[in-house]
Amino acid sequence: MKRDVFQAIADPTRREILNMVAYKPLNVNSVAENFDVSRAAIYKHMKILIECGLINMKQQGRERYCEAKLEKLNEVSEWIEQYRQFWETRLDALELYLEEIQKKPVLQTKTKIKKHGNKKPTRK
Amino acid sequence: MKRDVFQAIADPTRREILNMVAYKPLNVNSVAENFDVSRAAIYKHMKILIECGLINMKQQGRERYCEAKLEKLNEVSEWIEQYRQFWETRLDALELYLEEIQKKPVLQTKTKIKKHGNKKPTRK
DNA sequence: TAGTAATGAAACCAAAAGGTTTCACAAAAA
DNA sequence: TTTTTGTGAAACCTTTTGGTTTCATTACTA
Repeated sequence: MKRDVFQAIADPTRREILNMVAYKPLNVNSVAENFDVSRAAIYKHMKILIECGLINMKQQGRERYCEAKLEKLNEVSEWIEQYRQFWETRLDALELYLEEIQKKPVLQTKTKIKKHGNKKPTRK
Repeated sequence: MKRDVFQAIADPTRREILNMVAYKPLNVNSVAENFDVSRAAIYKHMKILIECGLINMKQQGRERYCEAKLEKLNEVSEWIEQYRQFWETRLDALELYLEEIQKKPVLQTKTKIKKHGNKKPTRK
């Protein structure tokens, strides 16, 4: 089954594992020791992280060291960034609007803050 | 139950819903029309998005319009950004580190990563 | 060589997730 | 008023998820 990064980082345990191996490669047992659940459970999480490319493993004797491949997070990062202008321009618009009604007297008709100015490619 | 943003965006349908209402607020039925699954299923997704603060709803007559609150994505964005330096500057260092710990016991305080010849670990 | 440690995988289980159909109800339309 | 529309929620179902215990295998160690 094809894993995807969004789903992989949805689980708090997996984010914690990622955080651990981000700083230093660790073998499976060392990772598992830091959690309350069984080694097998942690191993399954690690396998999911491997399947979606967020970590990889290197055999060393009988141990397997895991290192983070954090650049995979770019997929998520880019997905979010496509919306950054949305919420930032929208906030700006709101700020402008607030400034505006502060300058003017009370009697004001409802001005619509119609943002979405930056026409992005439409879906589908 | 407290939803979290990571889990909310893990589902492709929910990401798609988010994308739709990012451009224009839509009522529940309008959103649901764009999917193959039932309105009830879509409504459940929307409820999850509401619970974690990614959209909100405004009643208007018998309809409910949803608008995206994309700034919530900052939580995810910030989580990722804390690792950006890791993958942008530390890629080679990790390789070297692995070679290093091959020669030493695991439980070592942070040793400096020194360069040495490019000998590959022998694997099976 | 015998014993132990590290790992991968299987069998199994409970709960969560994602879906469906159905029903109730208020608002809008006829 | 009667009918239709938009919505929320309940009951129910199947698959996925996250967990367990157990077992086999292989590499170290005594």
